[in-house]
Amino acid sequence: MAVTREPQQKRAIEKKNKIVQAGYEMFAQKGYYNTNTAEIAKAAGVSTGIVYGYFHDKKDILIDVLDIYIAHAYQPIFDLLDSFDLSKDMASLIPAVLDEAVKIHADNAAIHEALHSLTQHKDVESKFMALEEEVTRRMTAKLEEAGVRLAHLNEKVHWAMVSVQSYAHERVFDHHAYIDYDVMRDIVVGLLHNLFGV
Amino acid sequence: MAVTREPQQKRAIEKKNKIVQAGYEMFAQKGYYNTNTAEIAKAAGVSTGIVYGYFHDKKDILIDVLDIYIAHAYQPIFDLLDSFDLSKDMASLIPAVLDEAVKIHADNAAIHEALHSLTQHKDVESKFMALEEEVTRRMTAKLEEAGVRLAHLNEKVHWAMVSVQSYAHERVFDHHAYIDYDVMRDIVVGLLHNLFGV
Amino acid sequence: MAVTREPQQKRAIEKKNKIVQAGYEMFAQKGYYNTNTAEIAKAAGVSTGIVYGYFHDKKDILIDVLDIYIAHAYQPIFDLLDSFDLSKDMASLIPAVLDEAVKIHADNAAIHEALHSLTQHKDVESKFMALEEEVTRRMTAKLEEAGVRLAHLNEKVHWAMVSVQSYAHERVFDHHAYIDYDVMRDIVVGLLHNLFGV
Amino acid sequence: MAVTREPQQKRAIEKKNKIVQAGYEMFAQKGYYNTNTAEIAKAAGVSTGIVYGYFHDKKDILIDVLDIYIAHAYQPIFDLLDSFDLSKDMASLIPAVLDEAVKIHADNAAIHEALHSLTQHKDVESKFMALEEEVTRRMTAKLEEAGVRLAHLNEKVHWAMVSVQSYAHERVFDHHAYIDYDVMRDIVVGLLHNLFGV
DNA sequence: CATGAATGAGTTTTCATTCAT
DNA sequence: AATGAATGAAAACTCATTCAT
Repeated sequence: MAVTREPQQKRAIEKKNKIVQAGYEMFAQKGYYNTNTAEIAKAAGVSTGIVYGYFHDKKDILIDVLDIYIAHAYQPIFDLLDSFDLSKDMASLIPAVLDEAVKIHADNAAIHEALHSLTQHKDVESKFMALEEEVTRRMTAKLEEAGVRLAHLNEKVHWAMVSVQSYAHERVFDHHAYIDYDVMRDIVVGLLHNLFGV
Repeated sequence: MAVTREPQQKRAIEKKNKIVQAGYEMFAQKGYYNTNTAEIAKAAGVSTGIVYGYFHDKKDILIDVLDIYIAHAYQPIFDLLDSFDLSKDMASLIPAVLDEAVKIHADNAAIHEALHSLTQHKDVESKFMALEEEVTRRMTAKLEEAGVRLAHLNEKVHWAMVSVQSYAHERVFDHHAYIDYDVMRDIVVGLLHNLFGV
Repeated sequence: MAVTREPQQKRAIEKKNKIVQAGYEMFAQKGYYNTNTAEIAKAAGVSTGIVYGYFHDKKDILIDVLDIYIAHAYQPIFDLLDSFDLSKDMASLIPAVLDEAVKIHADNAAIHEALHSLTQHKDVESKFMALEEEVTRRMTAKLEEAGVRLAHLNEKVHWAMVSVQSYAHERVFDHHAYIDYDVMRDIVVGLLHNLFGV
Repeated sequence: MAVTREPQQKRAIEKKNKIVQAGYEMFAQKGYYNTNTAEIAKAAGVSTGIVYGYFHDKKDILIDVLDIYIAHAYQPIFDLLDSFDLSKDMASLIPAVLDEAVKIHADNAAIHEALHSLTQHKDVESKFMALEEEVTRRMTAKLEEAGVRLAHLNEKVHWAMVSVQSYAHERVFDHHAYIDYDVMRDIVVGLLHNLFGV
């Protein structure tokens, strides 16, 4: 049975990263099922064999791609939350998060779709679930810290998060001719302000 | 090259329907890429060969499954809209739609995921886009017919639709321990009432 | 998951037989591990794919090859036992069996080696074990039927069987220059006659 | 091409021995074809690369394993023969050899099978052939030295050796419910005593 | 029209052997 | 000498699609 190397050396880590990066790009371009390991290897500039030195199987690459995606996609939101001074300017948090989410979504659109399409795989689904919980938890803590005392804060924050994701998704993917997306942005901001009584 | 017959005979139509139905069930269970044509044929009680008498290729089955899904999932919403007497009771429309959406989603959850995961295929994406436009268009017409005169009605209705979908999805799929989904429902209803000034 | 066809039609049975036969020949020639499924398919004049229509995996071919071998190799011994009239001429049974065993062994030498080398696989081992029991059982029954009443008949018969196998193997495989195999035959016959008091 | 060094240094010899020992154990456990060189290296506590500093290829390890096995398995028999005083007690030699063979077989059962399964390789086959000749030769010499004068002594001794091997194999590997192996031992001893007129 | 056996290119995965360090 | 990462050819197995009956 193949033993997956957990690379200690810098070179090896870099190579593993190259494979994950290549997987990231290929999955984003063509989806998980339309990408084969040979393509990933080629895109990473390595042999097919070594892929199995770093990853147990193809799904294992997916998991690492997912982790990278999560880091890419959610860290900026976490950073924004951490750095935001709610005491001064609570009202501008929501549009800031919204705009940041759109930016992130635009940068990660393809892979986002590719990964979300795999929630039938329990590994993938649970990562996304955990992530949503983390976002809600952090946001709730931030608000409570800022003195916000609202009934059902968890549910409100969670819904705000869902709204932000939905909005970003719509804005990046759908281009309905009859929609003015800047108007939609204002509508969403208005609703969320209403939600938090800002 | 196989010539796809557009079957005139009742028997043939029934057979085609059985295949689509089988595809529907298998895709819902295991996803498009993890279902093979032999399985579909077997589930439909037909030979593998005849599948290609009715469909050009595997993707072609998917398209028909998608159409069925759309009929299943959206017709009830359309019917609700058509039958609703807005002049009498505008406030109850939103919770009615919300609850109907959850019901539909619960019935079609697996296939919904399976199909949404395929929006990388242009065929699939454009069908979903068209559908959203249709919902927004009908809803907007309904509201205007009932005398609603709101700025940016299209955007508001579209966002309402997105919210309904998101809510249904959350309710059916995610089971975060820290969320009371009845509370979330009331929050969403409140926001949408606010949106339409009800 | 692939479903192994259990062929009903004559043509299919013939094809399955061709594959097993090809497996038989290839395993005999080059051993199990040095034969790949593509080679078997080619030798059988079929595609690689259809092999997996008839067999679950490569090991599954081996099992069928084993069954054929057993039929080839043991049926003549069983037939000999069944037809032999012990009441008339008990002494000649042993040399008859010995000579028959050598003939069979010569005909099946390569595959015999190839198969015996796989007794680490439980499937293979248990088939051989069962077969030995069958031989001992039949032989013992035959002797008792002929009025032989010896202490420890089972052990004696079993040992006789082992001796026959060993002798046949030596005769067919080993060609030690210092051994006169006809002399060795007489020695073995003598011992076995002694064993059964003939 | 790798140049196989014949290591002069003690350390190198020890390392080579460790590899062979690891090969011995792995082959015994899982067979030659189911053991890969990385496993052997790991079990030996060396790098995969250095294996090819000591051995030309994987088969080369097998040859050395075979030599070790032979030393383990046959030296005790040779020692027994050398030390046995035939003039005093000829009758007890046979059971002594038999019991020793069983003991050896029990200790080396797995590797014995693993190696015997490779007699398709000419290297392996010829080693086993040579070994059998050596055993027969030594035994015959011993007997002649003790004044035994029997017709066809070579064939008798060879057959005795075969019998001993078969008995040990049966006793160690096969566990037929209907066989009492102590009874079988007595039967074999009886036959061999008969063979040599003891 | 219908069957289901057959095809064969394509996919994942393994592993003996080499090579840069 | 030693390491262990890297190679890439080869193996097992899958499956959309075709075709003989």
